[in-house]
Amino acid sequence: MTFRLVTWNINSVRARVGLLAQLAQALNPDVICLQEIKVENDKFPTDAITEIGYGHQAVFGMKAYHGVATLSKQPLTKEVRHNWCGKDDARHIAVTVAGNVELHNLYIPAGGDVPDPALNDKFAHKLQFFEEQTAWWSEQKGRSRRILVGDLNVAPLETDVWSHKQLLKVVSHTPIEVEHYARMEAAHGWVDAVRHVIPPADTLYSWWSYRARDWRASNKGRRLDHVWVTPALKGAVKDAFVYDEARDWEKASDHAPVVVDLDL
DNA sequence: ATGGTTGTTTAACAA
Repeated sequence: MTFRLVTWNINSVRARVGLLAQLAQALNPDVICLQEIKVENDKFPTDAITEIGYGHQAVFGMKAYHGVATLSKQPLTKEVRHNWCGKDDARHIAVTVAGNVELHNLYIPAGGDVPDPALNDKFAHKLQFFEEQTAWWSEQKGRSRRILVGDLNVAPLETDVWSHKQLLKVVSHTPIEVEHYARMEAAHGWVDAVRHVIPPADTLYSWWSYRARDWRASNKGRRLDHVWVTPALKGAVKDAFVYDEARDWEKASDHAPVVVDLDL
């Protein structure tokens, strides 16, 4: 069966339950992975999301910042909340979907403005997060069917940013971040499912700043949101796209949903 | 070179 997976940094789930319903209506995904839900667990809009059709919810939230949630039409099992860098800051939740596929939903630290770990604690945290993930994934054995999605806050390719040259010293596209991202990807043999479908030579973005007057006209985007699969699932990937229409919705998130269809 | 916007929570802070 075709399994449709969406990952979306929603930038506050309470501010955009209506847009979540719009997304469900337009794309009818089997599973939706949200980041930056910005709400603690007991204030999560469980009932409203159940009414939209997603009664199975794995939520890892905190007050005001970060937070991830995985929503499903079918039951989710084996929910695990992971903490990294000695913080309890709600950036990673794992579940099992479609019987035997382990799905990891991540929100990697943005990293602040100054791309120097000696001057900026947030950037140091981002690099440490990648290092801990890399070590952990290199030790994970035994399960061939895995998917990792989320706002990884790195645009790795030159075609993942509006100007490679102008963003070399901008957090999200600096060489040290791209190296950390690549090491984490290699640590578990991950395959970039979106670039498996859309050629790496094509420009592709999933985030456009709120600060542009006209985001589509200026088109100064970055591809920060990703879907990775293990090699065993590479052949199952049938389609992938960025649903940039959602960036035009009223009171939109600054991120667009990323969609991947798999034959599971 | 600078400033531009949004959400959460109430003057910043994070993105």
